[in-house]
Amino acid sequence: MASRIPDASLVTPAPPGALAARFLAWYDRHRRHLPWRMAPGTPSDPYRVWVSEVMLQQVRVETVARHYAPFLERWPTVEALAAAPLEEVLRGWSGLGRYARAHNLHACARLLVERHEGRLPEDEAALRALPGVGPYTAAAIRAIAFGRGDALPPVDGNVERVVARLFALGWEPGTPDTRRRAELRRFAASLAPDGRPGDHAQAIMDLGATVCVPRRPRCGACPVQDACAARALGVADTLVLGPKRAPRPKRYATAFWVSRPEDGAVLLRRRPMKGPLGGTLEPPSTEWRPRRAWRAAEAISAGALPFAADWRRLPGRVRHALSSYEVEFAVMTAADVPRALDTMDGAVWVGREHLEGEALSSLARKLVRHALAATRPRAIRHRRRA
DNA sequence: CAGACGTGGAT
DNA sequence: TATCCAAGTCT
Repeated sequence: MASRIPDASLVTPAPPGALAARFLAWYDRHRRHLPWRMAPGTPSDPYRVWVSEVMLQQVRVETVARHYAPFLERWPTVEALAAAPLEEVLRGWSGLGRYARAHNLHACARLLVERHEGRLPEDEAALRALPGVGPYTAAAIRAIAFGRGDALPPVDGNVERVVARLFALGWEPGTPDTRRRAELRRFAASLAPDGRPGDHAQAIMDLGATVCVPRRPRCGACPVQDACAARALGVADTLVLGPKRAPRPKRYATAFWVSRPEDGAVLLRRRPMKGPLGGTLEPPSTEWRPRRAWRAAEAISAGALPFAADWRRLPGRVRHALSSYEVEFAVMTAADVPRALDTMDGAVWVGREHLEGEALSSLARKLVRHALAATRPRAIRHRRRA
């Protein structure tokens, strides 16, 4: 059951209490200043912890750090977030990816105001019942925001890696991921400290992010190197840490760049709330499909194109990797834009000066950038001469 | 349980 | 350029 690799039993782990003290001492020395981290001794605001933890789900610290402060400045409280329209919140989430998290965050804020007096609950079950709050986030909020060390500690990918190496854990190929992670949680819980559960959790996560990294770990900088079974066995860099990811199949689509002659405003459309990039704005586009060659007439009949015109293809293509696909876009544009396009479903004109602040995905920003560059007068002249 | 769901930095 | 993969959750 306990899946330590062969020979791991030859290594005697240090007592958990001793390890916890060393994690904390390391954290006190190497603690990074992050926008959502209060100064030591300052009580944390559960709202700020919650927002940071949701933003950090599957996103690296540096990316979140760019978005966190503006988001918190705009919506400093649960009440402020709950009062905002979802479309507004999606603007603040633009570029962060996994847009369902923004939907859940917003729905959760409204639920907190309606049923929890605008406060995050401390209770484990109550937290888990909130949209977008799973086992990790519930445990993180309890430990970091409320200082609760009872129940299970937060276990993210960093903690899993640190624990797998510390105890030299390994599994047969084909072991279900759920079982693997259940065992990792059990080992992680065995490291629980006597106090400072929030700092303890962040210490191990920071250690995993900066020292006990996936490839070529910096074991010499590790505060528990002498207690690490994987290091003692010489397998710290070769231990199999998780299942492989499925390759992303390619998909193809065509986007339509429609610029209003009078003022240069651009036609955008909101994607369906469910599904990829849910609720974000983008230039009207076809579906993504396995083969190329979307023609204008075909796109019109598929409802992706706003109007019939003399469409021409802009040079170049836009490639973008999403969770499940790698999509390659061709971009088409028309010189003659008819008036009165309001009939198009969900379409809006957006002034160019407002594009930056809108709820665009990174993919949509790439399309916009590409179209702007390709339709600059100088660029067109250059292309014709070449 | 397996698959869906973004983005950008590191190697 | 290609591949990996990060403070996970939901269905």
